[in-house]
Amino acid sequence: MAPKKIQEQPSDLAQREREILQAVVNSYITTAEPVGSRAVVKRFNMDLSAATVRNVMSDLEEMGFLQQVHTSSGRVPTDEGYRYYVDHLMHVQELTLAERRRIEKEFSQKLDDMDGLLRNTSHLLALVSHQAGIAEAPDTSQTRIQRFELVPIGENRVAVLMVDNYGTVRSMMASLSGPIDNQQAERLNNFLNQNFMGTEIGSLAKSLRTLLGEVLGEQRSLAQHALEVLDLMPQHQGNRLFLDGAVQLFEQPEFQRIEQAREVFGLLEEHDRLIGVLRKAVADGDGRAVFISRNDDNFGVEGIGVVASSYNVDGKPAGLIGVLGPRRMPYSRLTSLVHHTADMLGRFLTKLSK
Amino acid sequence: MAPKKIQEQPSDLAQREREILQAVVNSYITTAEPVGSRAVVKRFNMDLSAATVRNVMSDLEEMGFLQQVHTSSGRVPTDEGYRYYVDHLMHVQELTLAERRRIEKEFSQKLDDMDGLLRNTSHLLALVSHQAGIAEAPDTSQTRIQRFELVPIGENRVAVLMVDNYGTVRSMMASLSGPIDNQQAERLNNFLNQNFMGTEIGSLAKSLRTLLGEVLGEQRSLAQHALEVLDLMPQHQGNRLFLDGAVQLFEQPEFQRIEQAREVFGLLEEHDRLIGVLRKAVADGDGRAVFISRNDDNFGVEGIGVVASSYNVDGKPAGLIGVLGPRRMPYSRLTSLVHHTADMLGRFLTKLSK
DNA sequence: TGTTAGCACTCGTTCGGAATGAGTGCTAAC
DNA sequence: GTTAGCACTCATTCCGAACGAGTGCTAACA
Repeated sequence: MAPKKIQEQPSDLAQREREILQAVVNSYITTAEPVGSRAVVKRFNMDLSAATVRNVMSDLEEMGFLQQVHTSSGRVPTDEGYRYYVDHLMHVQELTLAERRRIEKEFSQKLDDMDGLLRNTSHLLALVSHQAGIAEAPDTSQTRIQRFELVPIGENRVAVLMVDNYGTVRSMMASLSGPIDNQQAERLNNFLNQNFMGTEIGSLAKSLRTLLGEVLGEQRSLAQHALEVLDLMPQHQGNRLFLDGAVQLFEQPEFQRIEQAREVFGLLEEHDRLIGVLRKAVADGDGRAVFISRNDDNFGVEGIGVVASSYNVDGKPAGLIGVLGPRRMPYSRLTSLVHHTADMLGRFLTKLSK
Repeated sequence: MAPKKIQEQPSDLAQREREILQAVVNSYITTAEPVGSRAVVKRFNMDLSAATVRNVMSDLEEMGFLQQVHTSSGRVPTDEGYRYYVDHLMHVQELTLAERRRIEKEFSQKLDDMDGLLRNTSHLLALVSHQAGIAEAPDTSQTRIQRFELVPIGENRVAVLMVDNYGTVRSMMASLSGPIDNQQAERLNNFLNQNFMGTEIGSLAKSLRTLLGEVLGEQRSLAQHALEVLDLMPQHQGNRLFLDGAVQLFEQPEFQRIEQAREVFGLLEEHDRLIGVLRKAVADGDGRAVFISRNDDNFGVEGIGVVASSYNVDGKPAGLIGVLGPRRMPYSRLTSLVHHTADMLGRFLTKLSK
């Protein structure tokens, strides 16, 4: 009987409702101000009166897509509203040719340095999005040892060089408990290469410890030495994160309140928490935007939004990149930016890992 | 005749004037608010009336040490006022035992990793000062090559390992124009070690180029190869800076104005400019505080202050550390913090460089 | 001659009320 | 189902009064 009630699922909004929700979100995204009924009909020259729009907006509010900041103000999208917009209403806006060029150029500069690649990625994201750009290094669980090389330096110190499957070179200085000569170093070197080539970088120390339980004799003393060397590894394991363009966030009207700005910068400084946010973003659905609000998993920051994507190396997801800004962001542009960039990054890293 | 006029030099302020200037600065440092005559006599229970203090403050204003933010407000120290305070009035406040302990502990953790040492230093400075802590890596002009090691990886790529006099290990991947076999790599390796051991890391490429002009035959082709390897160096040369505790600056009342905060964070992100500020700080006089104001050398940020110090390695100044915060900072504590920390850092780095 | 009390004056800050205007919800008519 | 009209709400702005912290100046005091 009540024909309106037929469409109960969010995805079944009536055409007019969809149009108006879209109008509100679009308008709010560019102006950062609550949008009223009159503003909608004017801005999008609708063939409706403000009163009608008002009724629809009232319905949308009832459905939880819009929200009034106070009784007689215009409306603002809720989390749900954004969600619906991103999932059903937004038509992905392709990057402009200039932006595409910019990306190509940025990536064409250097090929053989993973850190540089990631740094460029975060820089690029920040530059094009005008928000904070974030790039995470490939997961250590997918990073494998390709080669060790020990170089004795002085009496009881060795420089350790480690190449992974991305061709990334890591190095560190290890102090040994006792002196070591060239011959011993070479044997240790061989030991490491024979036993750990192809091992995940994250589980090196662990698999060495199990090995230690199994071998005897000379092998054992070599393993013991190896442990001294590899116990330094933890420093090189942490999720390495590249961040750029954070200052730009000061431009955003929602970060004019100093407390808000402070919370955001706090989050950006704590890389572990930040990675958590990105993880959630991609876990919530492939490439969809994510909004962090108070009832979410206590990331402790309100009013921010994230567009993130994982990138693939050799066909398998290896790490995350993303853009962080106010909840009100031009998602239609950013999703295509982030995806395109993830694509490029993945391709180059795959090439790098041969 | 006019006995007051005898003391014209800033350092010749009358005792009472000195006391009152000191009182004003101290008070302002803790409250961040303009201080009036009555406040001074009360806070420091002076044996004077407010009126008298008023007269003195008026004199101090005429001399350029104090300043009124508007006609009927209390006074605030000028740059000159701070300068005088730091140079003549401030009695260095030693660190508390707890703070000292904290420092020792922080440094005792790791010895053989320069980056870690510097990271800890910046962390420490931030933690104790509640401002932003900054630590610069030793100057490349004082960093010398101790050892090269080339490891061929695949057809025409080599991993380059470079140890400097601090025992810091740098490594990178170099792609060569042509294939290279083990024997060639070894010769190249010897070539590098023979010719560049002890060379300043900053001038490696340059001295290689001059060498290239002098040698012939096989040496020449080796040098050419070496150039391919070393041209990657620039990435490793930039002034490396470690920064910590920037978020804390949001606490400071002078950074509540969003524009101010933004300027400061902009400065902190641009490491080159930031290093410039530190340089100026130590150039202006050993270990004295420096205030950045509009008429200064266009660092573009107002209202900030810096306490910086260089640290010595092997008796020679090698790099800078410092603390950056609002102009109003507890210098009496911070100078001793910064100096003590510079001392420790220098000592550990010296030990590291053997 | 230096110090102090007293007093008029300045000026930023706070507070309350009036005016404004954007925007809504509701009702009645089309 | 759509629209015009109208009363109502509420944030924002503006204004003036009251307040109070602080000053400069003058005259008296030791």
